[in-house]
Amino acid sequence: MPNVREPIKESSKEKKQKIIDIGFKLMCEKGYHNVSCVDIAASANVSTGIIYQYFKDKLDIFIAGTKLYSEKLMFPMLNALENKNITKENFDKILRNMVDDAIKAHTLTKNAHKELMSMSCLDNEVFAIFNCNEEDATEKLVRNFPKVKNIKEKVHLLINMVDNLCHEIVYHKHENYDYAFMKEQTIKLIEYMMEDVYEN
Amino acid sequence: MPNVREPIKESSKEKKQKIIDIGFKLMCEKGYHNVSCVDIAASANVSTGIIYQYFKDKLDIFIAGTKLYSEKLMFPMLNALENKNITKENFDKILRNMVDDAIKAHTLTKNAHKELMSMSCLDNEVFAIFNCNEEDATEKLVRNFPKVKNIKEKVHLLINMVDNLCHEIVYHKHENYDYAFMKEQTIKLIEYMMEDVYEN
Amino acid sequence: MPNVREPIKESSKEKKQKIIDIGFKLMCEKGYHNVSCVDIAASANVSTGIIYQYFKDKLDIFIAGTKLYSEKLMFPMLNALENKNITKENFDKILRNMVDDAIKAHTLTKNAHKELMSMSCLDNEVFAIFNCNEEDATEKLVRNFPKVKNIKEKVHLLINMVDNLCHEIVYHKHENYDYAFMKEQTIKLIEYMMEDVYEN
Amino acid sequence: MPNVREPIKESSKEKKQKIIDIGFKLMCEKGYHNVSCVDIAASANVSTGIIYQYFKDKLDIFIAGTKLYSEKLMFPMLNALENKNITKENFDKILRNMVDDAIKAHTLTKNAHKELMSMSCLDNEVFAIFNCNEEDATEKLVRNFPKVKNIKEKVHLLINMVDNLCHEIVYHKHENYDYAFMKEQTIKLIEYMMEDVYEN
DNA sequence: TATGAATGAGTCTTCATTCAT
DNA sequence: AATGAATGAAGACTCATTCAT
Repeated sequence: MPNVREPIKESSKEKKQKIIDIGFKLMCEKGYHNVSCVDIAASANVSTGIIYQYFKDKLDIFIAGTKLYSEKLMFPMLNALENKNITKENFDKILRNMVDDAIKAHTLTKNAHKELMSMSCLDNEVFAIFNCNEEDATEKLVRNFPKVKNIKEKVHLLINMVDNLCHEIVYHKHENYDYAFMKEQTIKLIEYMMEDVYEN
Repeated sequence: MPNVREPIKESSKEKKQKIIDIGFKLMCEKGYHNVSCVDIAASANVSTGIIYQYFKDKLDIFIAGTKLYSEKLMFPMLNALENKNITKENFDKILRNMVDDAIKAHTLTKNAHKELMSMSCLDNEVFAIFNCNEEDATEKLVRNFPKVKNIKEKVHLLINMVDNLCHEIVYHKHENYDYAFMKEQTIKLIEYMMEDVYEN
Repeated sequence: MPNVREPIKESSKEKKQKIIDIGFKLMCEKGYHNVSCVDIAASANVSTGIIYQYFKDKLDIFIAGTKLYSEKLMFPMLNALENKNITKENFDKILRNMVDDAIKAHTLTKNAHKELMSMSCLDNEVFAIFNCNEEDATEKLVRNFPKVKNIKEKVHLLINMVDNLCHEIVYHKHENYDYAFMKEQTIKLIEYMMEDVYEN
Repeated sequence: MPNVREPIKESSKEKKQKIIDIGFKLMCEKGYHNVSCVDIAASANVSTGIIYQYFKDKLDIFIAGTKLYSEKLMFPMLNALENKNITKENFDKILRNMVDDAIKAHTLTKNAHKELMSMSCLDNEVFAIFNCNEEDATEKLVRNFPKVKNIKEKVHLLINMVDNLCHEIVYHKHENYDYAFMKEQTIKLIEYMMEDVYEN
């Protein structure tokens, strides 16, 4: 990546961070294609020129944001399950905590998630970061259940189910849907799927 | 919507249809932002001007395409389940057909899927059509199980789980994942969830 | 060359021609790098967009101008010598006419020549057009002297010498130089070089 | 020229020299418009800011380089002829040496030549330096033949003819041209032109 | 109804130059 | 005397949309 340099001074680092934060926020709120670099520069109170000293191009800003925020989206799952000594008795509680944390995280970064999904569909690099983070998350969770066959696949399904539930609750706004029931049902399904797992 | 009129002549109707068909196809194949109205007009063998007689703007073409095709593209499970007399005995078979159909549909229209997801994230109207179609799909399935409580939510979860499985198989390309197992596990979970359902 | 179309309507043809004429003139007067496409569009009273319908890019305009005008610069040589029945007696007169015409042409397109030289140094395509036109000119002149060995090289030297004389007279503005003498000397040298030529 | 100062410290003088040397070299190699001041500063291991303490602007660097180097680059025939005691007997040999030297110089500094020509066409100051250098070169040669009328013009023609020959050989790459012949012919013409000269 | 040429605001990006340190 | 981060005007180019015909 030529012609792109890293900020050294503290104030410059803050500037770069500001570009990521505000740029990514704008892109998520208004849509990647509806925000120009001039907009970002203006909102971040920097010159347009400086953007191209710290980022290859506009997409590079989005990718930087993605790296930061997609981890935050994945983090609740990790946080809840990782390094926990999971037993038949505490699994339900741990699982419920994880789901609640995930919902909270999705709520906080509502717009980010929409745009991230959109971009991950359109751009391979964004997609790769997503996948990579997801795999990392899976990998970490898997360590809790070392001896089980297909635990990788099960954890993946788990992540997807929780994610789906979050989307449902945070975005879909179907009227007349009983979201409490959906949450219970999801937990129930996960517990059923993991039944043969936490027993070893 | 001023200045937009409906075609009256048969040949004009065909023209409008061609714009939707070819325009939507192009947008799905190459991405909404990578197809220009001039491209669409050229591909559809019409003048660029005529587009703005039948459509408000570029997005309007995509929305028209979405209305027409998203149901078929995104909810192919409808065909498999609708109007089937589901019993304890045939449910497994019907479910497996549905899953296979869904995977097939996703595979065939991979790019369309991606773009539809992307646009539904970006544009509220597209998103609304999606939601609406999803609700319609749910509604139709629900009719098969009239007396059950929370059947709507369960069907919704079902759709999501199948959809997720399809994405997994069609896009994600995780190496070393046992997709056959994931499919079996998904079916198993659905059957477990629907257990109390097909008994009535 | 995709996305570039040829004008069909008469008024459009005029528009394209205007872009070449005015654009090339501006570039020659102010220097290629000191004229923007917006300048050209404004001066030619067209929109910036139309430029990119008829030309691949900014350089393409210059190249179009080059094709037109480098021929005009070469033309005097051709005009003077081509299809003439050259004899020992009339050679001097023909040569003098040629030189005078060449000087006149260079004077008319003074700025064009400067910029053409500059660009032909910088851009290979422009250089190629130059070379090609020069070769064409040489080829045509050569036909007047079919049987002579190395006539091609001699004609080439001839063209260079006349060209140099023109530059000297039109641009250099050396004070205290006797241009009349230089002209006479050049003619004398050419006649000496061609001595063994027009005799066959 | 406000805000431009001369370096006083030895290390500063070296810095300025380095900017000229490396900047001019880069501009000649890659083209004036394809080298940025940041490039030059980086290559010369100085800060970008310092450039504007010793030079008015970017062009000023090129001009400084031109002043220093163009004489050597463009008029290498000086070395061959200057201070030589030219006689009827040794003229041919001296001339051939000069031509060979000129060809060698052009070959070695091919890109520099192109860029210098281009810039001298674009910028009046560069052009003036060129002219001045050329006149100096002429002047020096002329001293060898003090009593002859129009010797200045003849030397000028001589320089042009050698220069042309060099361009022909170094750049043009006409296929099927007999360059050895062209060289001989050029020498022959020069000797013919100078005939009445070395006799005094 | 239909055409397709034309528009021009808007995009991303570069780089000569400045200025706080 | 020197740094190099920062500026922002300006550039080439695109494309949704309009309009004369």
